Order: sequence, then C-alpha cells, then structure tokens
Amino acid sequence: MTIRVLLVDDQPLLRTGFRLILQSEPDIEVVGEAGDGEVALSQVRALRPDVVLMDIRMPRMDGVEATRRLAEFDDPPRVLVLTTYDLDEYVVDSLRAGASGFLLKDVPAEDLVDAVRVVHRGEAVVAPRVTRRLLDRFARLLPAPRTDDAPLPELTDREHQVLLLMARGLSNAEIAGQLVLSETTVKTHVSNVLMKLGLRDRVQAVVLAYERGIVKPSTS
Amino acid sequence: MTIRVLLVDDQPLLRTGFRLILQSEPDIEVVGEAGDGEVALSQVRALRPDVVLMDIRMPRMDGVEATRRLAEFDDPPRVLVLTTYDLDEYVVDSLRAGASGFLLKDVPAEDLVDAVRVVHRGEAVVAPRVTRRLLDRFARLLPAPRTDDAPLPELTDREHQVLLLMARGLSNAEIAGQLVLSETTVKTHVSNVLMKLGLRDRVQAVVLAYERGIVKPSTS
DNA sequence: GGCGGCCTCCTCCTGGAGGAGGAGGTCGCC
DNA sequence: GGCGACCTCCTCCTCCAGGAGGAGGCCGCC
Repeated sequence: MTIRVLLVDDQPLLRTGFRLILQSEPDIEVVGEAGDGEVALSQVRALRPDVVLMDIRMPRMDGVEATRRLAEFDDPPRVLVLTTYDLDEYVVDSLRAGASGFLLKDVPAEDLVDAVRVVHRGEAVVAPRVTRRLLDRFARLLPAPRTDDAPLPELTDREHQVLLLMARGLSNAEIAGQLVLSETTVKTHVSNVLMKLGLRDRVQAVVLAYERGIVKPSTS
Repeated sequence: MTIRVLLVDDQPLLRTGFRLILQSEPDIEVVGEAGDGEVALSQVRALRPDVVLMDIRMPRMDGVEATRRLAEFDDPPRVLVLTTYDLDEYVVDSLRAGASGFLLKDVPAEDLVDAVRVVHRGEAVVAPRVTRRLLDRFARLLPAPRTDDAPLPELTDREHQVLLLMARGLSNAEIAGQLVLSETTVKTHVSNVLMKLGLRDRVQAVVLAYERGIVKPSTS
C-alpha cells in the first residue's frame, strides 16, 4: 500500500522538484498534479489521493479555499499545506479549513517525506518556525493566564463532582440520578459548594466553573 | 557554544537515558538533573541552562507549575515538555505556562536532539500525535466564520441583553436594576429566551451562553 | 386604519432551590 | 477509644424562578 500523493502548486518547477523528492521513496506515489484549486478538486475526485500537498497562493481558487472544499468530501484526503512565508494568517486560515500540516517550501527533502507519512497516518506536523508563532497565538486564545490566587482546594471530591454536573446545567434531581444519590444529599453537596465558594446560587456556580476553567466550552 | 541542557524527571533511569542520548552530541551538554519542580527551579538559577527537558508528573511541584515559574525568570530557558501520555490538558496547560515544545517520552533519539536544537534557536516543536489534537482544539477556539453567523437569530435585542446578564450570574431583580426595568418585565424576557432556545431554566441558559461563545471566559 | 412584533408590566400559581438544623455511617489518625 | 473529615439522608421553611394568561403602548408596514 503506497501513499498516493497529489501535488498542487501553480509553479510547475516546484511540482517537479517535489515529485522528484517523493517519487524516490518506495512507499510514496505521486498520482497527479494540479496548478490551481479548482483543478485540484477535480483531480482529487478522479484520483482519490491519500495526501494533498497544497500551495496557498494560486490563481482561480487558493489553497485555503480548496482545503475547505476538500474537507467536505466523503473520506477526504489529508492536506499538507506548503507556504513560502510563515505568515500567520495563512496558517490559521488553513488550519480552520481543515489542514493536517504546514511546511515551508524550503523544507529539507527528508522532512517533507516524513511529513507526508505523518499526516497519512492521521497525525499532524507543523514546521518549527511556524509552530512557535502558532503556539504564541494559541496561548493568547486560551482561557487566560490563570491567576491561581484562589484555587479551589477546599472542595471535596464529591463536591467537585457535583459542581461539574451542575456546570452542565443539571438539576439536583438529575445529579442525584447521575450519581445514584438522594436529591437531599445532592442538595447538601450543592449547599456546601456554594458556601465554600462564597456563591449565592447554582447559576453563579456555573459562571465560576467556566471562568476558572473548571469546565471548558466547546465540548459539544 | 554548546547547548546547555537541564534534565528534570522524577525517574532517575529516564534521566540517565536522556543524558546518554544527548551527551553523545557534540553541540549539547547536559549540565544538571533534577527530580522535582522545586529542585529544577534552583538548578536553573544555579546552572543557567539554555534548554530544560521537563517531565509533567513529578512530586512536590509538577512540570506545569515549574514551567510557569521559569517563565518569570530573567532570560528564562526554553522548556521542552516530555510526557508519557498525549493528554490534552497537559499540553494546553504546558503551553499556557510557556513551554516551547511538547514531546512524548517514546520519542526517537534523533528527534529528541533535533527538538533540543529547535527550541534552542527559538522555534517550537510538538510531537505529531499531539499536534493533531492541538490543531483540532485550536480550530475550535478560532473565531468560527460561518457556524457562528446565525446561532441565535431569533432573539430580540432586549432578550439578548438579558441573556448576557443572566450569563454573568445575575438574578432577575439584579437584571431589572441593571436595565432599569421591573422584575416582572425581566421575567418575561427570561421566559421568552428560555422558550426560544428550548431551555429549561437559567442555569442551562448560562451553559449555552458559554458553549456557544456568546460569552467567553475572561481574564478578569 | 389595521395588524403584528416588540417592550413594558401585572396577577396567580407551582415547583425547585437553598438555608437551618439535625442524624447516622465509615474511615483514618492520634 | 475518641475525634474529625466526609458522605449520606432527613424535615421544616422561605423565596425565587418560571409558566399561564393576560394588558397597554410604541412603531413599522401593508
């Protein structure tokens, strides 16, 4: 089983270069090429590659848009984005579009073939220079610097457990059902949680749970 | 100029293994070891390493906390986190703490020394298996372009306003005070919000507000 | 003008939430 | 054994939340 690769770049010379590199690997097969995003889409439909090496800047349809369209395919190929510059927005947009990796075009041959194998097995790879920027940006997006001035060590396991269920919008009766307890017991735990955290009601408990990162959004 | 490395792991055997791998590289020098986070901090002060290989799970002070403290140093070392499992929370917490890389402990020797060089020159590296999860998570955090376009189109301005205050933990009476309304009116708006969104009570409204990104956990 | 959407406020009513104040149980520690 | 922390489950009580079913006023549109 070879890894079927499609090359997408508007510069024929670059495609040739990549083809030479990849073709010399026994487990990789370059099944086609495309010079813009639209051709890439039809090539993917026709050739069913496993991995697409995708340039960002291309005429007609750019790599980001093409990646986005590919993500809507049944059994879509993995997309490995290749950019000349490590520009943040390209990286972020591609990622949002569903790419599995980002490399710079000056990538060493060995790293390129490694990356093809990595994305093919469902993992992801990002060029180190890009990773740094990506992590910086990621860190800024994260729930916050977490000033752990007032942690919540005072909560017992049971109380913490109840808090988590509360934070998912469950009523006392539902929590009781979930934990196989009487509603009375749940009310006791809830009361203790509120008292310990200095809160008025379960609504504030939910707010605190999200603000402190005890529960995090986007689980759904 | 060699790269000065400090090994931090509570398992001496692992430290020895890493030491052997790194020591064989001409441009890398292992200047010290530490068995927990606290020792690591004093070692960094004394030895001024360029790169710290940091385990996550350790007694006394774990790797995440140690990384966070290191970030507050003048001219802090780069931290390369090593963990046994590719657990999401560790990754995210480490990055937030300021780590420059994240590797699994079963990393091939060659990749390890590469990673040390990469973080030393200010770039970053993440294990492919972890990268996939990280990117998925990152993608969810990003300002979603289309799914967020019409999350709650049916809410009127007033209802949306009430929802925001509800999501901050305010009671009906407090919302009424805030918006200069009667409590009755607020209750009407709340009821409408719940009905339109198909929710049971304000607790679920708060959960939805956070999950849909209508309100976001903030630094404050 | 009439109609519909939105905002405002009302009363009556039920149910759940949460506090007060218990009690019995297990477990680990001194 | 005694003590304290934790988990479990009571009862009585109050109060807010939320539904049902209104009503009047404003505004834009046909």
